[in-house]
Amino acid sequence: MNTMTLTALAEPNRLRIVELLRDSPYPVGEIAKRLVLRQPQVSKHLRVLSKAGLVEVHPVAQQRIYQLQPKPFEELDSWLETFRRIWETRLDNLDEYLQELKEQQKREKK
Amino acid sequence: MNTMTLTALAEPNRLRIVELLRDSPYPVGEIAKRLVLRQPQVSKHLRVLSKAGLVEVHPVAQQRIYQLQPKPFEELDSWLETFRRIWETRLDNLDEYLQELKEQQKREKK
DNA sequence: TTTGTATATTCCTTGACAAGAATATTCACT
DNA sequence: AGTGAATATTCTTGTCAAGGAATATACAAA
Repeated sequence: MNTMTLTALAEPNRLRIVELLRDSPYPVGEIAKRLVLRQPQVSKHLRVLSKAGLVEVHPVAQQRIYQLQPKPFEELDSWLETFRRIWETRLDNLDEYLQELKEQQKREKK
Repeated sequence: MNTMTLTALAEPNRLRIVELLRDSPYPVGEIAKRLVLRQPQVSKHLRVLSKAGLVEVHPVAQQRIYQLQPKPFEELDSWLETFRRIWETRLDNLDEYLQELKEQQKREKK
């Protein structure tokens, strides 16, 4: 899994931005207004989100409209997939490990 | 979405720990050994993962066996779900927004 | 009860990063 | 060309978190 995606999403205000953009693309000023953030901070956060590939810019006149990009979300999704299988198949993996432990100890005593 | 989960996963070594525990529960020393990390750092990381609900401890003698917990992953999954719908339904939301922009500008000129 | 093993905690230092304030850049419009 | 609007960048400061080293705690076994 790409830690850059997670780092980008882990910051509260960036998460709010991402959740806002889930509704629609927005220009910087609009994001700042709706989330009650200062414009420079929004620009900085968008830079981080851009580098992580989570958003893309579309310049229209002086405005820069930011839009979510699916790829990182899909990657996160398929990473999660590798965990879903675990809950489904072996819910008893703790007991399994304890068994292994006991057997190891037997071997060591020999 | 809970930012604590994301913060916990965003740290590279913690992510490695989580991915190791995906295979099986392990005691602290075993985690340290397999990931070539120092024991105290592993304990600290596990504390963060515990507070986020990502792992649970099972004491066995002097050992403490750590095991993944499904809840945070499921929550992350259902959060991602809210994004999947977007890519499926409106791939053209940028154009939609541009239309809204134009209409707004018309109104302002009146 | 002492010794060894496994793990947790504390203290310290250092690096990263987020916010604030100020300034720079870009573009449209007159 | 000059002005205003939208956005980006820079600099500074404070905070937080990760690693290293040392130490504390818990338990087992002799």
